[in-house]
Amino acid sequence: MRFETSTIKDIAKALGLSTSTVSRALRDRYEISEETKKLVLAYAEKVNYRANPIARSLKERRSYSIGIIVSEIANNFFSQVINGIESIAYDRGYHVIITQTHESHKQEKLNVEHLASRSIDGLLIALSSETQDINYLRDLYAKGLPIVFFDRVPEDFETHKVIANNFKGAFDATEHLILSGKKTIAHLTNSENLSITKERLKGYQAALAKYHIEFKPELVKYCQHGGMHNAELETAVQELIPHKPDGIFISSDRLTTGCIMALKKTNPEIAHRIAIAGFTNSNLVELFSPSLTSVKQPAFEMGQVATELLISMIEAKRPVTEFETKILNTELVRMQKALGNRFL
Amino acid sequence: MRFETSTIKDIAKALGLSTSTVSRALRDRYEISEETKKLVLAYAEKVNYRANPIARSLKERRSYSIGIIVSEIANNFFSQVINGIESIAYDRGYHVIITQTHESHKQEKLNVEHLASRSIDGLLIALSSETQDINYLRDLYAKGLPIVFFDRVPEDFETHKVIANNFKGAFDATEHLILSGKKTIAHLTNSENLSITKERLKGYQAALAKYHIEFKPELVKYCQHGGMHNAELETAVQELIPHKPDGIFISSDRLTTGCIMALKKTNPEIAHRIAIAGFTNSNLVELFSPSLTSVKQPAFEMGQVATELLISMIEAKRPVTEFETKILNTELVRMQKALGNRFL
DNA sequence: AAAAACTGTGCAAACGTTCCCAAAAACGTC
DNA sequence: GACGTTTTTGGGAACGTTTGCACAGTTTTT
Repeated sequence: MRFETSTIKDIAKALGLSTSTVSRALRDRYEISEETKKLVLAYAEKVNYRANPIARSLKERRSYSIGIIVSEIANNFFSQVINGIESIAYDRGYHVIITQTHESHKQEKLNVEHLASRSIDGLLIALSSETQDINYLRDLYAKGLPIVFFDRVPEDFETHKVIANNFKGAFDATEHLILSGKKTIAHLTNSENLSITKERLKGYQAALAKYHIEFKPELVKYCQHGGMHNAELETAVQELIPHKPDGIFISSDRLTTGCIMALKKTNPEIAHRIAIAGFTNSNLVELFSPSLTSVKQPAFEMGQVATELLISMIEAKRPVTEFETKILNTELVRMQKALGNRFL
Repeated sequence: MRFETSTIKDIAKALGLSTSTVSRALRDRYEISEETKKLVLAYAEKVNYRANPIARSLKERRSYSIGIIVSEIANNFFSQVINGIESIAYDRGYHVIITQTHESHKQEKLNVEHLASRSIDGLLIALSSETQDINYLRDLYAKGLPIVFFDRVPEDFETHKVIANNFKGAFDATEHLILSGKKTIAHLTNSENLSITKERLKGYQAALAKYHIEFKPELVKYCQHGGMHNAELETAVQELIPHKPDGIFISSDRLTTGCIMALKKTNPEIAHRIAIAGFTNSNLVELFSPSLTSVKQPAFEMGQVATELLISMIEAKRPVTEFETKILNTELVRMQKALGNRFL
């Protein structure tokens, strides 16, 4: 049970033309007489002709589709990035295939392979927190698959990248905690593999340094799986508590919400006495209790920029050799001492 | 700059066989000698052969792709449904193309057309809150495109549907409010067009009736755009306040969070005195203040069931004429009188 | 007035598969 | 060893496009 549409052949037959002429009229290519073009266009309109993208793809050896790899779409940061990607992609005639790693390296690799076998024209990827080995990406890239990284980018991979100003975002958040009088500021963060982890750690350290606060490694907890497992988060929080932090700077969306959740669950008595500043693009922060200061990334814009770069690579006539790393500014949204959090 | 892979032809040439033989060996079809099959398979493995899905699609006149239409992916309910869809689809060899309506009928139509022109094999759709006219879907369906509705389904459309037990979910939530002593229970809900709106209204009414509470139409507020615009929500809340509700039953994810947000913004003094029970699949409810009672839908399962039904339609030998409407149970998660909400 | 250049069109091949049909090979039977 | 039957293989068309090339018709150049 398949549904049929009219093809170029049908139009050609109906109009007594050849398929080539019809094709040319439709694509507005080459020199073709105004007259025939109008004729064809009118008839195509009438029968509601839609070019078969599959045939076109086969012929042109490209699919007009872009693969996307994120940790999970149920994460405001990533869903906003995706919205940005789509806003550009659809305009330029591409559709997108979204896949999720759930922070698993294995899944990431599987997804990339799936996408590659679907003959995508290009790939937009934010690495999973588990990922260390990206040789499989290098192989594909070497074979000619355009790749643009965003958010979580590898260090030694020559291609376009789009990231937030993680250093500054982390610095601002930490400084904010310091300026609100916090003395013992912990740092809960993602897997050490990730670029964002490193950059945000540096921003945290720089803020401490600026105010002459000693950096204590025991105040930094890493979550290898990016907080995908509750146990992971709860352990991290448990290990932090004995050091009596009065502030925590958290480095990702998932971790931020997860950490508050864990705090409330395991240490409800102090949950409201620890100030929290964290990276998150959740649009529900205003509802959270305890409330928090958040670092928002320009997610939508990040998606747009990454997509533009990717499409420029896909459509480049000659291999691209000049690459850029775009750095977008974050925004610090200070905690609101709202009614719901009087006792803070 | 395109990247090349080996094709069936290459294999045939290298092995001195015909393409038909290679194809048969690869697809394990027909009768083919064990020997040649092994030979081909081994060689294919060696050169890492991947069948070109585009060529296959062209030949078989199907794309092995499923279109999905939801309001927005940045909504836990829908992102969970999508996860459910993917879990089945990928296993069965389909990939999915996700599109968002942002509750706009125009966008919905645009998306459907886009997907249809991408020659999807089937469509999974939850209608936008604005949608009233679904004739364009009927046309496609009549032409042979399999469609399965989930969550927001039309009344008069003969096909498979998967929904939650909206009546019971609404009844339970409302009853919960009543049993916690609330007397004036308002109902904030979605556009009147939607099936879920009607069913949940009925559940709300039934619960009131059971406890002999008079149903007052002025306590019901509809949001035509499903709460996509803040103004819409704030107006609705403003109109509700004069009736002094001590409880509100809210009928969707977006509205639930939006309503709390609006309450906190415009009427902070009473925000914590109004008990809230609402449909939401947010995994962050535990963080919300004021806290609330939530009705959770089996979103993941809904995605799975819908996909199974859709694939069964796609792969059916003869046109399907027997349709089912699967109804899945919701779960009531009672408000936790947690630390963060002492003053409730 | 013939040669050259340009226009608009059609023919046919190609993209990588699948699959019908027929041919070839292998086997069994008398 | 001739014949029929079964198994295995190859040829080639088809899916719906795009596009290089050729060719006819028209216009320009010399």
